[in-house]
Amino acid sequence: MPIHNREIADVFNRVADLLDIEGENQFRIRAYRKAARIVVDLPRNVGDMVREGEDLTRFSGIGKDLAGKIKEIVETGVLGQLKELEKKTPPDLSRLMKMEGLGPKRVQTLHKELGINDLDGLKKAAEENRIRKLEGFGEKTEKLILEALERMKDEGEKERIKLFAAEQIANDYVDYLKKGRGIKDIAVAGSYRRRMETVGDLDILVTCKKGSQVMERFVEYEDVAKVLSKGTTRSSVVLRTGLHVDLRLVPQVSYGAALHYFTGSRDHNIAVRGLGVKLGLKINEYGVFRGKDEERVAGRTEEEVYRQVGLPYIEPELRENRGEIEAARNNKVPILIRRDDIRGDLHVHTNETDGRQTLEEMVQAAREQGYEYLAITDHSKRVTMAKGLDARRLAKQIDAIDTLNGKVRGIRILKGIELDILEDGSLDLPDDILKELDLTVCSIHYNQNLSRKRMTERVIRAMDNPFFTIFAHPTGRLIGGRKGYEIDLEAIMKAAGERGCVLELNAHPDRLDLDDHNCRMAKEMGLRVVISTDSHSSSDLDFMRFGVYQARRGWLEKDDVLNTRSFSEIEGLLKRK
DNA sequence: GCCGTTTTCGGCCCGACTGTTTTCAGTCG
Repeated sequence: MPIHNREIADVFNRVADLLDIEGENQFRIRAYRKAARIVVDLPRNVGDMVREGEDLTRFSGIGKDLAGKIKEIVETGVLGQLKELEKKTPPDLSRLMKMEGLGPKRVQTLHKELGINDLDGLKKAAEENRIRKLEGFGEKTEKLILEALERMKDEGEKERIKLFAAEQIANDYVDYLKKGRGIKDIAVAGSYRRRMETVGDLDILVTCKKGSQVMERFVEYEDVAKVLSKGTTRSSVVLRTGLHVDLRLVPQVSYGAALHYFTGSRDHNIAVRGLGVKLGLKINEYGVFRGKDEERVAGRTEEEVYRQVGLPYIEPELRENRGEIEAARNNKVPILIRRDDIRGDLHVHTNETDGRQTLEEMVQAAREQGYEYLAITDHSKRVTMAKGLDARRLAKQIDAIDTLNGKVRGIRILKGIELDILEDGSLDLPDDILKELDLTVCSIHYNQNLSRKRMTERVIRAMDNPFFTIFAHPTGRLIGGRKGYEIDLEAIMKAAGERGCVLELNAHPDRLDLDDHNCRMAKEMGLRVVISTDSHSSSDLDFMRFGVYQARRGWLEKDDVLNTRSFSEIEGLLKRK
């Protein structure tokens, strides 16, 4: 059973939590948390890397000790150090730390003074009013804990929401704030601006004229369920949906520094500040300052901030401290793909199967997107739920597309199909109909719980078929839903490269599959990807932007993405030798 | 625990808000 990177990261995070509660050195704790993030961010499976004898200390932040611990987890499935820690400190205390208002110090006090070991113990102590008597605690804190426990029961753990949902909430809030008086600049920063597939909270940054009532207006918004804090430069609220929103107010000379600061990521900021420290600069959300008298040298724009530490501008999607700073230093920051670069969509459905619009309507919608081409890829027969096409109905659709191509101007309609990859790796329509098509989009719908080995063989076998063009939504994951099947993507990408097949980045906001790490792995392996919407209605064509965001997070440039090419180029590229 | 064009030891990002406090610790981002 292979160990996932996420599991190794979980072990490190648990170690960090317990060390934190024990009052260990903060920097040692930070090292564990940093290592956890590095492991999660690696495009490859760490277990495979360990088995191949790769030196993990080449990643900055992983030293000899942590590399050894990773090896131990990979080889034994556990970490002895964590077992030891759990003997001294009840492991459930780390759950207490996740609660609002409780950090390591308070959890330690609750444990030492009141013998609290878990959430039940905490609840009991709070209800019996024993917590308010502790030094550093009070009535309000006790009440806060009970409220937090109550919320936990209702909602479970705080969930991140999909970018698509966050976008709507953010747009409405920003529009509302803009209608207030005196706002100059306004931007939503944080993971939202870095276009992460999910967003934990919203950070809104504003500059405004004197006497603006922006803070009042912010907390008076109709969707606010609770005001967590309200100050002159910062306020926090919880919306009725449970989403946290922060508003920060900074002077205009600080706008760029603040935007940089609040966009993060935290690791990226720490790295940039580290560069600043070496140059004798102090960087905070108000600007960049030099020397003892703290002379302001930058702050109005993000470009200024980067320039002060000797770097070119770095796009928000890259700011994860995954090598972008080193790349920037060497003038090798990728020129990221943009939405305008996309010239066609290669995966859409019509009402012949489970789409909502007709062929003609989808073509018209694609023209309105400004596309040069559109591939119609309805489901194949195995997907009975979607009224999948058999050879006869597909032949009819091919004729319809040929006819339509003769009539419409300014766009080429490609003939395709979304083929089901059967459990034995065969495709569910015969070659003599597939040869009539411009491309096939192949994907897995059934038997998703095969072993990693069998699933990988299934797909590679399917790719052996010369009519296999694109492997769609390659992991099958649904964000916030299904985890995705077990599959060795590295082997799949290698096989795809050898056979001239392409992988899809599915732009649907529930999928975004390939994810950012996968995209980067594809790029490093020299494999091109297509970004497609898998549209089931004409309005879904707008999902393309989410695919582009994810591609940008995966460092993809225009040339890495096939459907940035013109129709004549793509025609040749799709055909396998 | 990690790291090194000042360094193999001594640093490691920085500020706002709250609650419990008479000057600050803890938490958060």
